Amino acid sequence: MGTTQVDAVPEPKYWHLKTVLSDALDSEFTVGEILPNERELAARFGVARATLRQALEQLELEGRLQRRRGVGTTVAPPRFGVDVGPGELSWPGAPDDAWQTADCEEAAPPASVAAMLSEGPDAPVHSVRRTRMTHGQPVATEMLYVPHASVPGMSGIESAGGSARGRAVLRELHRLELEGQERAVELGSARADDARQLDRLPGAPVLVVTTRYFAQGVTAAVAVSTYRADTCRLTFGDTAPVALMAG
Amino acid sequence: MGTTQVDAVPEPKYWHLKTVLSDALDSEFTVGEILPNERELAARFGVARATLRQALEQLELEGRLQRRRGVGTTVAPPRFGVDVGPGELSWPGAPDDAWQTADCEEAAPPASVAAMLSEGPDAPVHSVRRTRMTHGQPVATEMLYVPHASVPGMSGIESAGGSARGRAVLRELHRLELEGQERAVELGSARADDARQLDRLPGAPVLVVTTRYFAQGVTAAVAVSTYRADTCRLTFGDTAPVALMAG
DNA sequence: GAGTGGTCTAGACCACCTC
DNA sequence: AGGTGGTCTAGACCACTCC
Repeated sequence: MGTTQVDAVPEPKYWHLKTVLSDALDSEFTVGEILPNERELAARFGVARATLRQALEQLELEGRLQRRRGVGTTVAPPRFGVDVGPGELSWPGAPDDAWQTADCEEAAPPASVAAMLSEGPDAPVHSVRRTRMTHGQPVATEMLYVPHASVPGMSGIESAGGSARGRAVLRELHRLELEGQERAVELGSARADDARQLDRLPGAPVLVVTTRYFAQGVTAAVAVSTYRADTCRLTFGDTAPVALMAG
Repeated sequence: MGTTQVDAVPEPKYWHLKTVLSDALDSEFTVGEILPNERELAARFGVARATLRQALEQLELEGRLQRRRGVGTTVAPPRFGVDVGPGELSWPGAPDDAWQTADCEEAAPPASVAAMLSEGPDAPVHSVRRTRMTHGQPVATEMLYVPHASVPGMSGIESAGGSARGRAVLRELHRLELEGQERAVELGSARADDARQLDRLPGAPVLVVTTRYFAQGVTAAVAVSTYRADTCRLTFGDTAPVALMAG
């Protein structure tokens, strides 16, 4: 028979759909433009709505689309670079950093953090919540865990709770000499509270940056930062010579 | 009426299911253990299979589970840290690095890479494909784009194609003095060819690391590395003092 | 209230792996 | 051949936003 054509492995519909949509986004749509609704798109492509959604989900994961319940699906702007910690050492909350201190409470850290702090798993630590804004949008939330041993000056302070207390913890932390830091990035999904602050639904994909700060020979603090994965590209201002950046 | 109870926003079933399963994984399963199949789990929890799958997908995204078609769903080991470029400058392919050179061809780079290379968008460059193994498993694939201008010594070489040629390109590249590098991390989904090499399905979530190498005042090379997001935690051997690491 | 995306169902068939 | 996860369908209802 004339079956010279290799059909190989049949490409899933949603995968093909994704490439078709992706090409259409490049050529026929502009940033911010609103797409037809899911029911119409599904009908237009002759697939079930669930199949279409599978394609849209992937495109959203890649930062090509933005979907908002009750509103619609829009073409996302290119991801913007968010600088995550410079090559040089610096404490969180340094005068020039991009974070706003939001709150502070005493609590036992999650087990994974406690393991890095070399204290008992249930020892309460200062837990400072911060938020990072870029272009007027929240792009990240952070929990900074500071053991009592790192900020002895805080013992006497009677906590003007909230953000003021958080700033006080940071101030005390800055008295230590920072000896080193260590950073890791992994994929996660937004917890309910993070999601609310990031203006996303629970479970939305996020990039979790864990930073460990060393001082006085021990881990003096641990920061867990949660970045929106759909809109952010994390950049590391590594070791690019200044002279080059200008040219 | 006695409606003192705030029911607030009803938690989606799959979300609740996810936390139940997550707790069960912690307490009742061991790494590598195989879970009941999806149809049985769905029946056991009284939900449709699609709903159960939504929960499993999230757990897989978080690196808690591993699913393989035709085999089953197993409890994943904790993510392992993969060191991504040290604080110090170093060319790709340095004697101690973790990559294996697989192949090399001449081709025009993707538009996003071409934009960084300050050559015409259609100028062919050396495209070296490499693979990174850890614990016997492929964890990343990489495409390294090297403009002809960066490796003038290659013009005469008549290409013993394949990996040998790739190694030759790297050797030539090392003759340049590396002046700086710049790195970015973002979320992506595996293209078909990457997926095959990473032993995943197309569309699987990956962490894309883009590294730009500067030499002689220009971008001498660009590497696009694609890491499995489910199994890897990217670590940056930043600036931790050696003395501390020993303790 | 109308329209959007988000959740959920109960089926079906397919591709892949193992025996 | 039998069992697994992956894809797909055609519906339904819900939560949210905007008018």
